[in-house]
Amino acid sequence: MEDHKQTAQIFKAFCDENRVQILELLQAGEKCSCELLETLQQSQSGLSYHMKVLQESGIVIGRQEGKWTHYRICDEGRKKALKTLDVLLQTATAEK
Amino acid sequence: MEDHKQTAQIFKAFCDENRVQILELLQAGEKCSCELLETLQQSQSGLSYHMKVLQESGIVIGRQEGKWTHYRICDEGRKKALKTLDVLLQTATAEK
DNA sequence: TCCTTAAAACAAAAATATTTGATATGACAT
DNA sequence: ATGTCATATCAAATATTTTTGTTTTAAGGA
Repeated sequence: MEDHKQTAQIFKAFCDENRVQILELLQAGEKCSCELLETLQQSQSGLSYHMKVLQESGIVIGRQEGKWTHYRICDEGRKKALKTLDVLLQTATAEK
Repeated sequence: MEDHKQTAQIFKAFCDENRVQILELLQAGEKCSCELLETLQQSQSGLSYHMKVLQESGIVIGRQEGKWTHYRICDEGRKKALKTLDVLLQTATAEK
């Protein structure tokens, strides 16, 4: 049961349209908050909130550099999410 | 932007622990509501609500048979979700 | 030190999602 | 037709998430 909660937590990252958009922006590579803010119609604190959710889901990592925080998609988290979804949707009759 | 909303909708299926558990139960194959209810601690209408979310995400299909509704993981939805996640988390430097 | 900038933290408001209990619908049996 | 069973729908209550505005923290630079 605790397991289900943890699985759900991973996918919190993807169930909000703002976060989906943020992830798309991060595909190109590391970006800092200010860069993300330029593109998104989000308040500073709103963005900060979504970045926290993304980090708690294990999908994104933040790297501090002086005043800036640079965010990127975390390869471990990415692999874990894909694997978890694959396992969750596995069925007896599933096609590859 | 409409695109992001649609993507988010797919993953609504997985961001709630009850639904994760339901999906696990469906891995074994088709089940009707009453079978699911036996295992889950959910009210009848609560289960019905979650099944609706799962169907709207395209992950589950319901098949009516007399009084019963049988639910199963939909192979198309499964493939689409996996593909969508793979694409969303693709990065320049991502490992396979 | 004082000022500015980037970002996190917080609290309150607003929006959404979930749960619950009651009622409605539709299929079947009597 | 009437009654029962399985499930959907609805409205209200509750809980959780998201947004907004404000304040705090921490890093530089003047």
